[in-house]
Amino acid sequence: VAQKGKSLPPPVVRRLTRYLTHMQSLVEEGVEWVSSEELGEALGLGSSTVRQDISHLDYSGISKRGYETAILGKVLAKVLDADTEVNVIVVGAGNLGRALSLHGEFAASGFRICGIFDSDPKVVGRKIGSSRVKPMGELAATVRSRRVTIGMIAVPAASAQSVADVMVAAGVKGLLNLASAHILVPKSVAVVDARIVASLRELLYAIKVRRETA
Amino acid sequence: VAQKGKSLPPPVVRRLTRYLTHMQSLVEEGVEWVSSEELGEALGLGSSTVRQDISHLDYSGISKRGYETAILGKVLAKVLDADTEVNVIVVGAGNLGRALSLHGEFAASGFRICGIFDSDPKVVGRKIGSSRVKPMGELAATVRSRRVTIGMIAVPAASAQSVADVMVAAGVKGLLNLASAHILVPKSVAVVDARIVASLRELLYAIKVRRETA
DNA sequence: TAGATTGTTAATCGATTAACAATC
DNA sequence: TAGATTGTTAATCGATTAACAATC
Repeated sequence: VAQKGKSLPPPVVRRLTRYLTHMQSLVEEGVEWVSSEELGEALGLGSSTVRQDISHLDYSGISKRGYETAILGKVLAKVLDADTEVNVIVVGAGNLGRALSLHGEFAASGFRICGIFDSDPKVVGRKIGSSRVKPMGELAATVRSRRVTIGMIAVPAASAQSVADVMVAAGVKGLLNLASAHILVPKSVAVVDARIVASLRELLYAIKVRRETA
Repeated sequence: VAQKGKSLPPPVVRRLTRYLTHMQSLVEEGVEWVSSEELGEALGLGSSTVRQDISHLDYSGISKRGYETAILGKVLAKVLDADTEVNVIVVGAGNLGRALSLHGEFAASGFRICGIFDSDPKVVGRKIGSSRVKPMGELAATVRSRRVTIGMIAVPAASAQSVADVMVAAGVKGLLNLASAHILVPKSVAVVDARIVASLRELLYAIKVRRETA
């Protein structure tokens, strides 16, 4: 176990993912040690927050030196399940779905794309990278045979719920929802929203606030 | 002014963006009234949270009936600046950058793409939809002439900071960062992160927790 | 040893939830 | 009128920050 007690608070998990990517680049750069102060500075956080977060892990730094990048990286990878390959599928072969399927960073991060599905017969069969768009009818079989854990929803808002239902029925354990609709799933299935338009609106509000208070 | 006091807390802003999209679909469906209870149910929130959030706005519901979808929608649009067109650019013409540029939802949501830029000469000039990839050297001129407010970063992590610097120097007011690096900008510039791999890791952790507590 | 940096405790801050009087 | 639903206040809960003794 790479983790002391129970489950970590969501904000901590979000920061841990950032520590992990940062450790990976530090290791690559040949940096062996990092202090909570340095780590905080690089990521825009206080050193206190960093130490508090790391204290959740089953790993301790060393007083005068800080944290060992390679070890902390491994511990983080373990907690975040980043040391195992995960099979995912994408539903929706529009621009976004195609981009996700071709996105190199996924493979490099341990997410293996096992299929792209679309309900439009005109799109089914089209080539995307080295694979082809499959019909929705084949989704359940793929999820089972390839042991797919995660489904990514890249369809218009109106079809998001029905696509989610199909994936849940097929046995997917988590959904990454890129559509702008809220989707309902059984408690046993996890959902994380990743809506770009919503993020743009958040950004726009932050800009507005800066404009007004400047 | 469509807002009582000062600036809204970030979690409230995030939920308001969701209320807005929901109002738009309700209006489209012809639904005229919605209660805090119904709205909460549709979005996975408590009715108390919904009322608390809406109380931040310069708009009041009516006791026995709830909120008027069309009006609440307009008020939300005003607060979130969703009633004006915003000019954006994309840097990075890889899969993700191309997908963003072609993504129809942006135009429908008031975000107008004014250019796609890339530093790779082999990619510059390539056709994407109806426009062409431009060289980084033209970025500053475009930002000024087209009054670009937002820049989207869709380049590898290693180049994210330098791309951000170029955009900030050109006068962009906010950055949507899709790269997995943390970027540093002056306080006058807003940044929102939208990292898909980080979201996938969050999702993976949520799945792990469910597995262990089930 | 002296000094830097940790892990942890306690204090502050902010967000969510519950409860209820006001009101249409 | 009676009942449903609001806006708001207060209570709870959780997250962040500050401070500091422990320690390498």
